[in-house]
Amino acid sequence: MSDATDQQPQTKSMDDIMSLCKRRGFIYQASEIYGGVNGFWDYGPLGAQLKKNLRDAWWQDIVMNPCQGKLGPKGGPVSIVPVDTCIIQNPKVWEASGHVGGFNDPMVDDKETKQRFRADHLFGLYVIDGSEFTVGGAVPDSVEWNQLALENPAYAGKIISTVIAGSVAEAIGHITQDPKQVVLDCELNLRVKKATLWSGPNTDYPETSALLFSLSNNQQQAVLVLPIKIGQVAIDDFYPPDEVPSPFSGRRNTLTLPRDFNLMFKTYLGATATEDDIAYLRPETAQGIFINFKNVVDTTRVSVPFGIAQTGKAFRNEVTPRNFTFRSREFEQMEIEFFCHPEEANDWYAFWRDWRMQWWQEIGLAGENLILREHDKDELAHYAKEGAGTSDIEYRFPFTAPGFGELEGIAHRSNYDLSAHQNHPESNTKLEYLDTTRGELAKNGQPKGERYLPDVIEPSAGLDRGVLAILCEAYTPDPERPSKVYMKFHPRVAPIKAAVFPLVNKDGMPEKAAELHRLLVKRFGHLGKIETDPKQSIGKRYARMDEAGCPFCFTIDGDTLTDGTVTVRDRDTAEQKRIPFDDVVEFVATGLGLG
RNA sequence: GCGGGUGUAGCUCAGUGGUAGAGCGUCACGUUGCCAACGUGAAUGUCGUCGGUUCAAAUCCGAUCACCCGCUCCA
Repeated sequence: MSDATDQQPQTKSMDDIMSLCKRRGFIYQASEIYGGVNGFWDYGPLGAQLKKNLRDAWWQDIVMNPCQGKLGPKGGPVSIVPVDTCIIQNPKVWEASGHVGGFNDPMVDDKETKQRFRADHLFGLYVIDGSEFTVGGAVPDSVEWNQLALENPAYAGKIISTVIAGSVAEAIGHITQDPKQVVLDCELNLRVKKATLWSGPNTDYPETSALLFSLSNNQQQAVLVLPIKIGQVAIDDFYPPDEVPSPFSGRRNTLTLPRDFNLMFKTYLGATATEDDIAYLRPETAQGIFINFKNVVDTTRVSVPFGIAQTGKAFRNEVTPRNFTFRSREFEQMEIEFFCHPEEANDWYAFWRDWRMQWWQEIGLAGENLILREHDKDELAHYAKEGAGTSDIEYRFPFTAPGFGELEGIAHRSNYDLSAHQNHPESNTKLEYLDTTRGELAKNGQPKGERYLPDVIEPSAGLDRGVLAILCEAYTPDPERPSKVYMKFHPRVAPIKAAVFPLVNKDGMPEKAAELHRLLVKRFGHLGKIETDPKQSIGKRYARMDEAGCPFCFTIDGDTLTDGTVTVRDRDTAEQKRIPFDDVVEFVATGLGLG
């Protein structure tokens, strides 16, 4: 989530939206009659159709008619093929992808300050020995070797302070910008006054980079210069617990041992359920694409650049499921892995970023609540390539306002995943692509071909988050109308496409309504529900359709039987006009954008 | 995981120890010519769950579950 750049308030109430979702059958709490289960939600009849319509729209515009015919950066058509891969895969897939090692993030709590952080984000400052430090480079004359390390051997090699950062480089950056956050020994109150990165012999290996600290010791008023090595705190260093000082207070004995938060869902293959049978529910659909890259290349007539697309469920044991369906433990993704030559990757990245933004706008998130945000450099994931970056398409949900929450991430993954699978000792499969359009020309004038691992641009969207954003965007309070609210769905995703009502349930009107209903179902039934309802007052039926977000209601009345016209009532304006009965099908087709 | 809040009919909520309630919605019948109309009637609850105190618990106490808000987290 990111901060708002403009402060337009989001006035819709999430409680009201959730209430309508329950009342009208969009979303129910999962396992509700048993008290629910944290982080899981079920879709009711309208919600299931809405979700299907959004998934179908994506499939249509990605797989069936990629980018609605928009040409790629080099002017050629965009090529995409689909796959549908398993939720359970060989556990080695998740070793290679880094999820088994990296996704199960051990967490540490500071019992005193109640702060929590990832254990692998904790970086320790170690006092090092001068002889080690001088290898390959001269130490400036001004350096007075620190008595702390040399006179107190107990400190040498130990962690004397900690900071939280994503990498050594980031930790050094934090410290040099704000040296005061470093407390070298809380009992002696040795605060750092100035910190500079010493251009030591090993700057190519940041984990052995050293910092020069100027200390301000209140008692002695002396300035010491202290060489410090910075490196990730190993899990073993947390035991005994007094080894590692808190990054917040500098005090020891306040941190818990790293605890496994187990973000992967574990299960067992087969009935014996031993440790050897452990498997995982996928935390992302992407790996199913990568491990089938060679299959797709070998068995279909695709050529780079091309994409593989897939929708499907994924599972993450989120630490804190929160915000309705926004962060669920079971969720559905819509992912593209687009493979291209490394030289073209930046162009494709920009192409997908811009087109995906346009797509969400076209589907109904057109307003200021949708933004495209480039990640800052220090946010980039481990696979994100330097210089190419990652973008989020973000929506201002009522619960994130004035900030935004991610709907889709467009990431430049370089060849991280293909390379990981190719290099895993047990895959032993060459995943390099032979591009016969590249390479030197042979004598016959044909290119000799070039072998390479394609770079990957990954537009990865959350289907459930998309549904939630559409629900929030569509929710429109209107005190003027009986329902007090209506759902302003884009007709393309609206779960109910049209409704047919006899004004009263007699005098031939229900028969005529049934006829029109049959016509509309025949023509549009594959796109969504066509509602009909002969009972209750017409106003009540309109109001119900407002809450369901049905864009068009057609009412059969006495005049229909004599002059062959019906009333069409527009959801957004509540205005009514008469059109010929025979024009209704075309009217709906136009309204749904089918021209 | 921490702190705060909430949990009673489909929805919104009242109910401070003594028979489980209201409005709206839903359903049925009648009426009804265009925005939750009108009349009559009906159904709907283990008061989130479990335990304790009490002659008696929706109400007091404890635990637990779920949701909301703020932290934290979200390769």
